[in-house]
Amino acid sequence: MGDKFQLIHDVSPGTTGWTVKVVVAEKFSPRVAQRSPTKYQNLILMDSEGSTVQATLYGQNITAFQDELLLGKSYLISNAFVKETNAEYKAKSRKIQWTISGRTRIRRVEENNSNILISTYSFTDFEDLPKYMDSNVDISIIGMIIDIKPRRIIQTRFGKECQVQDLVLVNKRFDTVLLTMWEAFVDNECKYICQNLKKKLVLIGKHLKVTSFNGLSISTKADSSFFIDGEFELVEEFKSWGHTNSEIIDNMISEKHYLTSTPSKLFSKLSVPTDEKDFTEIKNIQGLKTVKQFFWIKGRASVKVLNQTYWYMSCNNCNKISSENYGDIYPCVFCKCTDAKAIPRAKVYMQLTDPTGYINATAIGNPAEYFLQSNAEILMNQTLIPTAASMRLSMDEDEIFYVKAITQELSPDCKFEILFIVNPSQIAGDKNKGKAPVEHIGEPIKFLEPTTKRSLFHSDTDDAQSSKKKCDKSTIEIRKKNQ
DNA sequence: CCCCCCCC
Repeated sequence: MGDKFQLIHDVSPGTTGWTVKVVVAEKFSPRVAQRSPTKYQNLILMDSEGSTVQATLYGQNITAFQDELLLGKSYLISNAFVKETNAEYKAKSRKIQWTISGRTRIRRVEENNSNILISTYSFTDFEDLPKYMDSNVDISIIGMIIDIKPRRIIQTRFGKECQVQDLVLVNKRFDTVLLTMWEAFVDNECKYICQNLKKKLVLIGKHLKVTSFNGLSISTKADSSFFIDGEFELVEEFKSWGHTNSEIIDNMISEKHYLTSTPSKLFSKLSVPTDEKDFTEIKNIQGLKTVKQFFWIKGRASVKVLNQTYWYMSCNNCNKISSENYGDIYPCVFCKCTDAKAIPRAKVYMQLTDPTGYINATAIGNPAEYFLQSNAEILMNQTLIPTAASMRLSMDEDEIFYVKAITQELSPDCKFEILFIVNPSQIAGDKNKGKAPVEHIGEPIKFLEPTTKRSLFHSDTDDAQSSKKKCDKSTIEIRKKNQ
């Protein structure tokens, strides 16, 4: 790439007669400036030496150039307006900013520079993901898409409706992780993925975050971006891996009940703090809005109100409450799934205490089942007020809780929800290892039932092989379009 | 200009 052309470093404000060959390394979604109605879109361009520059499009240029500057493609660019970046606006301490407008000369270069691009990514191993849970640390991941769940609509606490869709990714060690795609990513990436399910798709995601939702999952942010590679054209190492392990992958794709019965190791690992100061004392969060949203507590749970309902009927797609009978198929008003199934879900309202105080908290799903040492179906069929013989009502020793504080709009205090319960005996002996990954009781990843009518992938190996050969244009780039 | 957002 690039002999007779300049490099990004060669171009300063005032430089004339330059041409730089670049790859579009990142393409953010267009946004509206906060203090003015101006629309802008940022790109990160990279030259052959891996140097990058921030380029910005404004106003109508955004739509005009949307098919011109494609993620992962190479271009010769000259006559962009070059200026010092306003210190206030500079992204990741880049000093120079190019403005792309109608007078900027852009010529497409038909060469594949995706290797340069990929080499600049720093992918997070799936097993390191727990370290970043709820931290908002920016991560990149690479994995093969083995499943896509039905789209669902969610109602946020702030009265907004959003669409989300979950993907299941597998890495080269066959660990799986859930990736939740939000809003425009559902319309673009997920739609593309659904249309290309017959191909084996490798997904490369940038600017993602790790959340504690659904046990542990990855989620998109506003500026996330994806490369989706069909049939391993982009990532050579996945190609050999994919061919060697073709049968295992096909099996994971088709035999979803295998995955259900053997949840990934990833989901049984959590980074529990080992330093006492990383635990929150209950007195510091009692009866007021807390600053932090997530925290670790070492304490004990007990049921104080015996006469409560320890389960609710839920939608198997979105977990929202349902008025249907167990097992009935119905259209869910919440997620808009037309064939949702009513299934019981455990819940318990409890008190969490430590030596400094107490809070009331709810546990739903797996942590509730773990605490009560029961399961949703048993809880549903239980008619009498429970006794210590029928379920666990209090803990004999301290356990570790990962708690989420949900601030209430009207109330001055928080609602607390227990997301994970970890038994400390599982981290004993790991004290000097820093953040210790341990077994935890959280929400397992849920796969589609094997009986589902949604046969999303072809399980037939022969067919998978033939579609591999037929695939001509397999390296694609897709991006969030204008919102 | 960078954020957020999902079960009772």
